[in-house]
Amino acid sequence: MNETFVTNWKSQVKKGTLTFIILNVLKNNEYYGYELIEQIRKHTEIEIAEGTLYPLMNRLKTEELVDSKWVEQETGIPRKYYALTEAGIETLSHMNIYWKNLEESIKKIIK
Amino acid sequence: MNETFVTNWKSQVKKGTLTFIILNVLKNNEYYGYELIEQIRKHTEIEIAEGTLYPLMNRLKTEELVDSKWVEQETGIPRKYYALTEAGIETLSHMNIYWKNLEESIKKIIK
DNA sequence: CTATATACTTTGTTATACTATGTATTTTGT
DNA sequence: ACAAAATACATAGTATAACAAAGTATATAG
Repeated sequence: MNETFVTNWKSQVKKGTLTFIILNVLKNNEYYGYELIEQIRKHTEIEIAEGTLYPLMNRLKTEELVDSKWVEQETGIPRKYYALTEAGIETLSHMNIYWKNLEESIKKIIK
Repeated sequence: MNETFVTNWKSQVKKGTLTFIILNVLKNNEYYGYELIEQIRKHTEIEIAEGTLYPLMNRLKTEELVDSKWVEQETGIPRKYYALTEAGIETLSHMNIYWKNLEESIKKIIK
């Protein structure tokens, strides 16, 4: 087995899918960055580095798919909460269609 | 909707999934490059540029996941046929496990 | 009082899809 | 017969995104 190839491949698979996952998570709730990393790690096998997530969130904000607001905490460091915009919701629905298609195509190919 | 974002996203999603698709296609049969592009276009919604496939196949060969052989044609241009190696088969089985996991994680998140 | 956890940020590196272009042969259309 | 399209492979240059690593700052556990 080619170990480094697989490691590298996993990193490549994340390109795009991470964006897709984050947007879908934000569909139902507002989350702050650190929480997103934790939530996804707990509920899936996907590990997201901080140096991956924060630039990603900034991209999504630049593209106006998400909005953010700082929320002061009674104790501790302030948190930046993210929420989908209208454009984000619509864009995500297009992405969901593409993903469903891709997933089925791959399913057909694998068997 | 952010059109260019979605276009860009689709391209990013292909990073990694293309490799995965190609290896899975080669699991059952030998194919030559141009044929791979056509087969995948016909059976799925995925378009692969030639400038994407040929470098990809060379990477897979360098990593020793596939082997290739030139086959002369009675008429027409010779074709380079690709087949999985032993290492390719084993590597692919690991990739299939990761993909199954990812797919299910995403499925959970989407709903 | 030190180490760990929380929370966000930035810089530099690396891998890979894509556009564009090039080569060469064969088939199709008119 | 000739031009255009299809077949078949290859490469150079560009853009993008994940990641490692390092940094800032506060809070908590041992």
